[in-house]
Order: sequence, then structure tokens, then C-alpha cells
Amino acid sequence: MQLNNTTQYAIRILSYIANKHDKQLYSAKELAEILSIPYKFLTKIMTELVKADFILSIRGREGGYKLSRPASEISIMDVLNQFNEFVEQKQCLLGIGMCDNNNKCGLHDQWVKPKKMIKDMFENTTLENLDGNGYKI
Amino acid sequence: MQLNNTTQYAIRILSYIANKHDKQLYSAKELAEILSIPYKFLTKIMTELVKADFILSIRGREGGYKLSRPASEISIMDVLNQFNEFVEQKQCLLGIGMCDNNNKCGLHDQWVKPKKMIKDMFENTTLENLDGNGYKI
DNA sequence: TTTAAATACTACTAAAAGGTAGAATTAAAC
DNA sequence: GTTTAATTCTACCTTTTAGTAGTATTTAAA
Repeated sequence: MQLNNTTQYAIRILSYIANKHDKQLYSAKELAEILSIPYKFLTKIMTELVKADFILSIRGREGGYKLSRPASEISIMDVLNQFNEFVEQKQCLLGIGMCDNNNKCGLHDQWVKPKKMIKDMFENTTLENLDGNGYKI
Repeated sequence: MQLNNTTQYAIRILSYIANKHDKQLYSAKELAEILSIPYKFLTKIMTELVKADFILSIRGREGGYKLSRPASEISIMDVLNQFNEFVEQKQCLLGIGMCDNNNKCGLHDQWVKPKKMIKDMFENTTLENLDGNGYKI
């Protein structure tokens, strides 16, 4: 019941870039140091973020990364989907194929409400409305 | 944002044993076939369930497994804890150590409510009050 | 025009999770 | 007593996830 490592990193990277408006570009070196993410692993994730069109990269000397669209237009759910978390909404909590009202697992009914809250939370939270300033990175 | 395989299997096994009162003992062979869980992997999980005192095993010919206490006294949360899911309540959603009101990650505030719902759901659901009969196994 | 500092690509290694094999142990049935 | 059917133990194999290494490419500065 946790997000995987790569997804956690991705959210932290995007959230950091989104909430610091004092600069235009962030280099991988800089992000890796500030966020304590292994440099080589971070660059791998950056490439994926670029391909997913969350991030725009400028190559060459003085290059770096920035958001490819306004922070308000990227929800946490968008990021989760890109990293294969929570992809299939009907995915059974107990791993027995797909779950719906006609095909329930033992936990299905109890799971409906919490699942909806999680879903709404991730859909309604964008890179812009994370918890303002002052949170750990 | 999923339970891991082993945990899913464990819940399914316990829930099956708890909700079929027409027998005293279930053998690993039988459980593996009915629940479509690889036999050898299931026996491994059974051993863990025995050690965790959810299950009582009878060895030797005509042996098998049964619950070690009433189904109403084993919550899903108990099982999750045993299998290292959700163990640490303060565990940060973004993987930045521990989270609380004095030490928040960017998603902390939004995560509080959904997390509480999930927690309550898992704590209040026991092997007895899974969705009655007729659900898939 | 060379050099330096950045991203991108390809391929590998390490650790964790999922799963398998085979033999040891136990105890009822025969 | 021997056999048979069950659980248990130890060790291994496979797949996925996490992380590393090295080189190629790009582009602005010197």
C-alpha cells in the first residue's frame, strides 16, 4: 500500500520544479543533489518525464529542465498513470482480475469509498496546489 | 498503490478458510487448487500464517490447516501488518522518511483523510465480516 | 574552433519479490 | 511396522524494480 520508488521520485522532482519560480531551468546535477536522488537514476526518470510531456528539456551547455505546461495542468493522477500506478480503475484489491458490482471480491464493497477518496484526491491535486511552501522535499 | 502478491494471497487464503464452515481442516493441496495459487508458494505462505498465529496446522496424514482463533478476531489490518504492508503509520507517501504535522511532505495534508479511511476500513473488517457469501475467491 | 557542461542512449549490476525443487518430518491408516 | 499423505525446512531459480557505468550527442562559452 505504498507508491513505488520511481513514482515517489517523479512526483518530488515535478513538485520541486513546479514550486520554485525563481529560475528558468534546473539541471539534473542540481536536482539530484537537492532532492537526494541518485544522479544516474534521476536522469533516467527525467527522460521518461520528457517523453511523457510533463517536462521540456534543453540540451547542451547551460541546458536543463522545466515544466512543459502550467503546474495547474498536471495532476498527481497524471503522473501515477504515466508510471503504471493505479492504472486500471477496476483492478481488484485482492488481485482476482477485475472487480465491479457484478463481480466482487470479498473486500470490494468496503473498498469502494476509500478508493474513491484516493482517486479524487490524486485527480484534484495538481503540481500547483501541493501544500504551498515550507514542506520537505 | 496495490497490495503485494503475497499479501493478496494471504488474505484470500484466510478469508476462504474463515468463510467455509462445512469442514474442519483444509490441506495445502486443496487450497492451492481452489484458490489458484502455486502449491509451493502457498505452503510457504501457510508457514508464515502459522507462525503469525492466524492458522493452526495439524501435521501428518489427514492433517491440514484451520483458523487458530475466531474469524471475528482477525482483522485485515492484522494480516497487512504481518506482511509488512502499511506497517508504519507515519510512513511518508513520497518516501521522505516519516510524516506528521510538524514534518510534512507536499501531499501530507491531502493524504490524511484518505489514509484514515483506508486504515479504518482495514481495521474494522475482519475475516468474519467480509462480503458474506457469493463473492469470488 | 575547441572545450566544457549539459541531456540522451545503451547496457549492465544489485536487491527485492515472486516462485520452484527436493528432501525431512510427522502421524494416521493399512 | 510400513506406507501414505500431509506439513516444514533449506536452498535455489526467475522476474521485476532499483540503481550504476560509460559513451554519444548537443550547444553555449571561451
